[in-house]
Amino acid sequence: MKLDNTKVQMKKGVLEYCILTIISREEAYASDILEVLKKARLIVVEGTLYPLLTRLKNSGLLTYEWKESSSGPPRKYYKLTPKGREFMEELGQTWEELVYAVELTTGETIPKHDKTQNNEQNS
Amino acid sequence: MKLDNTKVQMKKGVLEYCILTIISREEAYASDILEVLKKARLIVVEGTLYPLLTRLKNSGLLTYEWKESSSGPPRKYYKLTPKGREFMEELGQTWEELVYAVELTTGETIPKHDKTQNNEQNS
DNA sequence: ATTGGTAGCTTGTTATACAAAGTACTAAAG
DNA sequence: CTTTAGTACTTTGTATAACAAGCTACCAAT
Repeated sequence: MKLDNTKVQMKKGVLEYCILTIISREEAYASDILEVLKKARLIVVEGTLYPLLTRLKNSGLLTYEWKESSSGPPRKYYKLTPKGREFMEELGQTWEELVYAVELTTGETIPKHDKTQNNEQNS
Repeated sequence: MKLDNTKVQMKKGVLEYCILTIISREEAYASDILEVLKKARLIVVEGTLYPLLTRLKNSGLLTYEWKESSSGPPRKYYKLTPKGREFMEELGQTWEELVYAVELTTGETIPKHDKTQNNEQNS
């Protein structure tokens, strides 16, 4: 039971949600998505992302179209289907419920990260 | 790709953290833990909990001792080892980072449910 | 034609939540 | 004493998904 492993486990299921929201804002191809996730410190590797995109596409949540690139091979640009948008919203709710459940269970120990924007932070 | 399944995936890794925090407050046996999780709407079944407790014990994060019950067979009461407490804190940080990462990725859509500091568990 | 970089894909491994069935102990009823 | 019901704990098999590592394919410049 390694900490790294638990971290991996925690990510499961969350990735789908994140990726759907990324694509929902603007059509994107794999490297775009990896970049956004990396900025958010949600490290993901190609071997994880590509199968996930294929699963989402096969479930009818995404479509893609090939687009030329000015420098390199063509890219698959994904976008959400209506069903995908609906599912994304359901996942959002599931995620909220999970966060809430963990807060309840652990005793509301989740202090917001020390980002400066939140104002109603006591404790 | 079913929603139920994704929910299951999201739970992975989080359970360990929740269970450690439950035990950290007060030694507990399986049914105690199930009750707390159920109140928080984190449904878990025995077949999940028992192996998890055993894993945590084998990793040196928990110890247990048998205690008689006034009505039924004896119970294994678990409590945290120092190592377990340390690991719990690490998991707490991992969880925070994950919540933060999802907020960043999805565009800060997570409304806090309860901002006041008192967390009475709705029974 | 060769090289280097980008983009996408595949295979095998591992971990874990779950369903379902099984074991063991206690107390109360027949 | 045996049976029954209830509680506590355990085990087995299945499915899923993230990962590491390697692969193929396309494009442009040498």
